Amino acid sequence: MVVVPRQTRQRAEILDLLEDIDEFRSAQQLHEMLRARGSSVGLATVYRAVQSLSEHGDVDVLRTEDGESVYRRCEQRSHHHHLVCRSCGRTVEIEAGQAEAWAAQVGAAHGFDDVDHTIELVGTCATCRAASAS
Amino acid sequence: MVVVPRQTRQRAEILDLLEDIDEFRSAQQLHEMLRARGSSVGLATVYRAVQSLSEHGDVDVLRTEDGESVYRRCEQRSHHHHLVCRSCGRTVEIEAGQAEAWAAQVGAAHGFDDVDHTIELVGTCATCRAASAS
DNA sequence: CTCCTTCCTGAGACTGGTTCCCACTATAAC
DNA sequence: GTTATAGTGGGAACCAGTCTCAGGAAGGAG
Repeated sequence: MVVVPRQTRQRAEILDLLEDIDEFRSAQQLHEMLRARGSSVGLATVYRAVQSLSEHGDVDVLRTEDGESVYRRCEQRSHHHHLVCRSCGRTVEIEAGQAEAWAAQVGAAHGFDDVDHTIELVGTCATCRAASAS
Repeated sequence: MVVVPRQTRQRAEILDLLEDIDEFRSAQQLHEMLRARGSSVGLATVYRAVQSLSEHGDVDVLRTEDGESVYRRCEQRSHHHHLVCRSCGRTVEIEAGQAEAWAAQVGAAHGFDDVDHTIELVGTCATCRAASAS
């Protein structure tokens, strides 16, 4: 009953590109990178692709501080969180079992059900720290 | 050296309104509510006010799922988090010492410094659960 | 109280990310 | 192949939020 998206050249190219990237990127950045690679894909198509991919859990979405959506193909398909370097964008996928247990417990303590959580960490990675310390 | 914003009718009215509200509201909603109250304040002014208030720590800001900023006057002026009902918007201010300790620890484990965290909880409050169960 | 500087206000123009529209094209089932 | 249908793309539309700038109000100095 799950609708499988049709396989098109455009989707393949977008997935290919995502494979090669390790940082969160916006739809517009992806669009530019595709054009730089010489493949022409419409911006609207990039938006549709990342959206459908994120719905299927194939890519993760984050909202930047200025409200832009950024996407990244993650190793873990299961639920996880991110620790992102604010300077270079390097991203570490993290388990948050402890924090999630805490969230569920706090929710229950206040009589809330079906508690969803948003947990994201932003810091400065060791490499960038060293670079800026010079 | 801290610049105190000038005291104007508009700011006073916006603060008054925020006192009467317990849920997170967008700038546009606040603007409408002000007009409904019969006071005329420009939308741009509402944006400027909530922005300056949030910078001073007088109101809290959250980003909704669709990227809208919503504001709320909070009891606690110190750092805290929120547990929001997805149905009625009722909001509980919560302490997250445990989760914050975890965040700092995870960051350190990966060599990240100055780790900021975003932690927000959304659930269904007891009242709304009861209402929808009927 | 008055003057004067400075900041605030507000209507509308503008921006930038994202979605919609719709004619055209490509996929995949038969 | 043929066909039904979903995907594509370019541009228009949308919308939250910001900027512009002329007029107005706050509040310190005198």
